[in-house]
Amino acid sequence: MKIATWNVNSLKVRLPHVTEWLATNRPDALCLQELKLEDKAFPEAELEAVGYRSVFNGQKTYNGVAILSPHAMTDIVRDIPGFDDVQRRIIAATIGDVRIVCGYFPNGQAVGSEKFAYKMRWLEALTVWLREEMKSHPRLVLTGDFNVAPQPRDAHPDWKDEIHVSEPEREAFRALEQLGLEDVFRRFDQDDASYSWWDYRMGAFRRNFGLRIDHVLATKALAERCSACIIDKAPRRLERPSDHAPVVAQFDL
DNA sequence: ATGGCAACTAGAAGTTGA
Repeated sequence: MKIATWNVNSLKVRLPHVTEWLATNRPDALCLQELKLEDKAFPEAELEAVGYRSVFNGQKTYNGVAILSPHAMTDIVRDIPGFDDVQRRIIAATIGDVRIVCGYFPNGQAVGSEKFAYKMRWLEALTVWLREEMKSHPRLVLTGDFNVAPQPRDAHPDWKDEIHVSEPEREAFRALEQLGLEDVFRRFDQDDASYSWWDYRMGAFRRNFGLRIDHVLATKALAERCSACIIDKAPRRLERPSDHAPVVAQFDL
């Protein structure tokens, strides 16, 4: 089972990239973030045309998440249960016996800001919910744009901002790991300076000035069956790219 | 030190992202 995540930074703009990528890579699930469109504008038919069904949780202008799959998806959950939030950042679905949770984690803007406080509250609520969710789903994947670079090697050494690399954010990431979720990217040898996001400015992609903030975490039962995890930089080289690259994990079930 | 790019809404310039 191939599971991928991609922050597309506007599904409207990136739809040609997404359909092309699906046709080439044929994942069993593609989790999308930052749709930036309302549900009524979701391009269901265009994705159907390349063989993918969609479940989505969108909003105007900001946020918005979706899961695309050629398979049936059941038990759809939108938003973190019990967490009052107008921002559409979570969608979950079950494919076979694998529970997939797709998240667009808050950015946080700056350590100490109002938005940072929201980010930390959101992370706590997610962790509380997943602890329960994992009890009924031994095979669970948490994937998406975490907006956290979990370790020093996941950020370019010259990244000077605190946001995405601060200790509270990294502690929250570790709390997810302590639930029993593993960052499967690190099961394998990877290039030094492996990143999944590069700023549009300053020729950041060309200079590989980036962050690894898009992740695939899996429960032990799944992680031990993971046979590959890569960052696919090809779409970042296209005309009008998303600033994020897809991350792809293969599970041999 | 600053802003730099892109997408959004709006219909100009301001906000947000990471």
